[in-house]
Amino acid sequence: MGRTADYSKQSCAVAATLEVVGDPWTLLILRDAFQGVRRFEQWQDRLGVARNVLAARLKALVANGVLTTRLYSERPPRKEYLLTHKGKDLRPVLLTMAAWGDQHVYGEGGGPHVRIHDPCGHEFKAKLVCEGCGEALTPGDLTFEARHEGHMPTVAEAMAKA
Amino acid sequence: MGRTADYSKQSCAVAATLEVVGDPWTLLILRDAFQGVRRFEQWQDRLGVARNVLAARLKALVANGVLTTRLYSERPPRKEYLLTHKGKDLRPVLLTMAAWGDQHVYGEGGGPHVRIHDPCGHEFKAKLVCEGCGEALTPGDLTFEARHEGHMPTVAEAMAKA
DNA sequence: TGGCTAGGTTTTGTTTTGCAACGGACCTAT
DNA sequence: ATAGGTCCGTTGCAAAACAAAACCTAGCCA
Repeated sequence: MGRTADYSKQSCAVAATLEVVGDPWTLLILRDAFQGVRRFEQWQDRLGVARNVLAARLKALVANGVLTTRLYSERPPRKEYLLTHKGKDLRPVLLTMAAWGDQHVYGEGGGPHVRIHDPCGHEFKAKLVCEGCGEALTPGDLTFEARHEGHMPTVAEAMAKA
Repeated sequence: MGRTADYSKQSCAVAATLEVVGDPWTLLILRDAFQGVRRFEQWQDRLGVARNVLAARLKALVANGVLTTRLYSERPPRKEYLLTHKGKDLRPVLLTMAAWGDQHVYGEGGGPHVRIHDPCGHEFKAKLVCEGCGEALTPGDLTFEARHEGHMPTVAEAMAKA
C-alpha cells in the first residue's frame, strides 16, 4: 500500500493536525506563506520542491481550508493563495517548532534568523502557558482524560493504575 | 533522488526542526512517548506502523538525540527508549498542534481527549506568549531579521559541531 | 511569427513505505 | 526437552508517493 500513515484512526488531536499539515513540505509552504509568499512560482523558487508536489500540496491545503485562492488577474487567469483564519492559527505551531530548532539544533548561537516582537522590541522567544492560570508548563503537570464515552484506555491511564 | 525533502538547504529553524521530526510517523511516536510509551511493541500496537519503519524512526530519533536507549533487561538484552531533555522540549510543539486540532479539526465539541492542567485544575489550553514581555501573540507583531552577516550555517554544519 | 510569463499537468524513473514472513535470543509450562 | 510465547528487530516484495524535466494552456509582447 501507499505511504501515508492512516492518522485518521488515531482519534487524537495531534493525529488530526498531522493529517492536515503532517506532510514533509506542507509546513514549509506555510512558513513561507506567513512570510508573505502567495504565488506558485515564489514557493517553487524558494523551496525547490517539485512542481507536481507543490501543486498537490496547495490543492490539499485549499481543500482543508487552510488556504484560499483569489484571482489577482482575470486575463490571463492567475490566482494567489492566502491564509484563512484556520491557516493563520497555525502560526503558534510554526513558532514553537522554530523555537525548538533554534535551541536544540542550532544551539547557543541561535538560529539563522531572529524574530523581533514588535510590541516590546525584544527577541521573541516562544513560551507556552496555560490560558486559564497563565502559568508556564512544567514537566508532568498535565493529565489526560477521555472526553467521550466510548472509552479508549490510554497508556497514561494504564500506567497510572500500575 | 528519493522522496525526502532536502530541508538542510533551507537554513531555517523550522526546516531544521522538520529535519528531525518532520517524518509522518515521528511526531506520533513522540506523542506516545510523552504518554509513557517506551518499548517497541507498545508503539507497534498503538500506532500500527510497519515494524521496519518504526525501527528506522527510533534509530533516527536516537541518532538525533531526541531519545536514548537504556537496557531494562540484560538477558535477553532488551532496551527501552526514553526521552532526552532535548526530546522533552518537544512537548510544546505537540501541545500546540493538539490545540489546533482540537479547535479546527474537531471544532466546538473539542477533541477526543481533554488535558487537565493539574496546578490549576482546569482544562489546559495552550497559549503562546512572548517570554520577554509576557504578551500574547497578535497577527503581524513579529519582524524577521537575519542573525549572521555573510554566513548562514546549514543544518549539516550545526549538527557537525554537536 | 516567435518568444516570454505564470501556473500548472504529464511522463518517466527512483525511493520509501506497508505488509507479511522470518530470525535470534531468551522465558515458561508441560 | 520440547513446544509455545515474548520481544525486538531484519529481509523481500509490491504499491504508493516522490523527483525531475518535458509538456501544455492561456494570454501578452514586439
